[in-house]
Amino acid sequence: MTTNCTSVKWVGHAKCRACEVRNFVLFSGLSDRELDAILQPIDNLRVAQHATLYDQGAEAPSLFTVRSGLLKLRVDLPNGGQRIVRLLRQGDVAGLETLVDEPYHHTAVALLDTDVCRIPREVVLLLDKTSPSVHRALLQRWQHLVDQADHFIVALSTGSAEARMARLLLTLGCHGSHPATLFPSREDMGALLGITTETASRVIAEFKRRGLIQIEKRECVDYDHTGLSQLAES
Amino acid sequence: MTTNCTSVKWVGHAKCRACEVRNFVLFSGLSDRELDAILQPIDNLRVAQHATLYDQGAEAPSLFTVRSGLLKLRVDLPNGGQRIVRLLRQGDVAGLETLVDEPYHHTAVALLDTDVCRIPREVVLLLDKTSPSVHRALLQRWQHLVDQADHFIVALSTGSAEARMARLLLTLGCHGSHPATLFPSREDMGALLGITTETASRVIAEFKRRGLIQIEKRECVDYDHTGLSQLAES
DNA sequence: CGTTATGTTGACCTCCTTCAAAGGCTGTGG
DNA sequence: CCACAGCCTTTGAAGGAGGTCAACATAACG
Repeated sequence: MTTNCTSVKWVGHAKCRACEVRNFVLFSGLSDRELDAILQPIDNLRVAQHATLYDQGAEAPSLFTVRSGLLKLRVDLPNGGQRIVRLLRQGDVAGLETLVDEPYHHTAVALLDTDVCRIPREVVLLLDKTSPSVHRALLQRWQHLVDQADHFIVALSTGSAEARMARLLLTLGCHGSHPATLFPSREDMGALLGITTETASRVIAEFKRRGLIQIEKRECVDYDHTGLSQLAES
Repeated sequence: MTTNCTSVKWVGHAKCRACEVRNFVLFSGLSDRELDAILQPIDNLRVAQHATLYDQGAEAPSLFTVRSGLLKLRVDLPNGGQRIVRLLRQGDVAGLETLVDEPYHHTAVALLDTDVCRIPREVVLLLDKTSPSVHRALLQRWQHLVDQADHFIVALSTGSAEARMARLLLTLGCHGSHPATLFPSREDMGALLGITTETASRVIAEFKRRGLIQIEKRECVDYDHTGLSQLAES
């Protein structure tokens, strides 16, 4: 279990001022002076691919903002299976439940090497009180989580396996060129769509044959957006 | 379309002080004086069974708290079908997206005669700023919506039709005695679980035969919680 | 270069959908 | 009060989509 590919490494105290995703994350509206006051307790972590950031049910002292990479939020089912309920990308927030004093509701695992900022509950609660812009940002993140959850219900859990997969691929993006869009494992695709690994594999294989997607070295190279969109509406 | 069974009737200005669900709704922490100041713009509406409270995509000037009854939040699919993404009961909030300046994300329809309070966006935003207790309540409602959405993914969109239906019935409650628990139409059950009306009907019929549920006059009378829980974990 | 995870494919069978028809409950008007 | 229309529910039969189990292929990895 403790291989070096499942580690969460400390990178340093966050330098929010220099953070390239400042405009995406919670503190985009703060002045430099305000920022300095809160930098101290905020840590910058790197979560290696496949590493677990936190576990469902564990006490939740902090929330996390995603600076780069990709996280999945997973729920374990009573029958041994698992279901992925959210994908978090740059600018998304994980562990907001800490603000209402609840333990983590999911297990967060990195699908790619991922950089996150860990922000203690107290810091966010304080800023939420004192800074209107942080407060606004917080409400927006929360609403965005609801929207993403809705998308999982409407787009990724409704219709045939083909339609769901098409919608998943469109959701993941893979806009033509080289941005490292993740192509999840068949197992994860299954957990995302509520289908089995085998079915996920079959659907992907069929998409390849029909030329709807192109894959090289296990990574997606390009989609046929038109064709996929058509399938998505079945 | 404009029959008298699909109407939203104005009942009066809300008397939050006397409201029997005060402790459930947003303003439970306010003093009487604070309450008086905001009572004016808050209206008390009755939504008749099957009536629409608001439509997806419409401008969202207000949010709503459910005082009694049951609302469904529906999303219309491109292929003509529809999916229910949430059920709102006493104490739940609908239309929170108004606070981040977005149009309504769903169509809200009453499954039972339902009483709601309509609260203008500005009132909530103001109170959110001035009253810590309202602010806390707001965050909690928002988190609760996320939790409910997750439940729809994990419990109502995962596994066999039987398992999903068992989980739906357990979610609906029907705790033994007479509290008017709704027993949704087969069509709504289908839209809730992502299955067809016919399958919903068949599953319910089979549950009746096995004695897992008892129905009289189209309403649920009792569940076999043990048996259903067992099915729910398949 | 063997070992192990991950992806692919086949055969079979179950579950769900689809299409169709019949039965029941409700309301309306004669 | 009864007849009839309309809607929802139930049930049937047939076909298809997806699950299951197993074998095999193909990378990834020490």
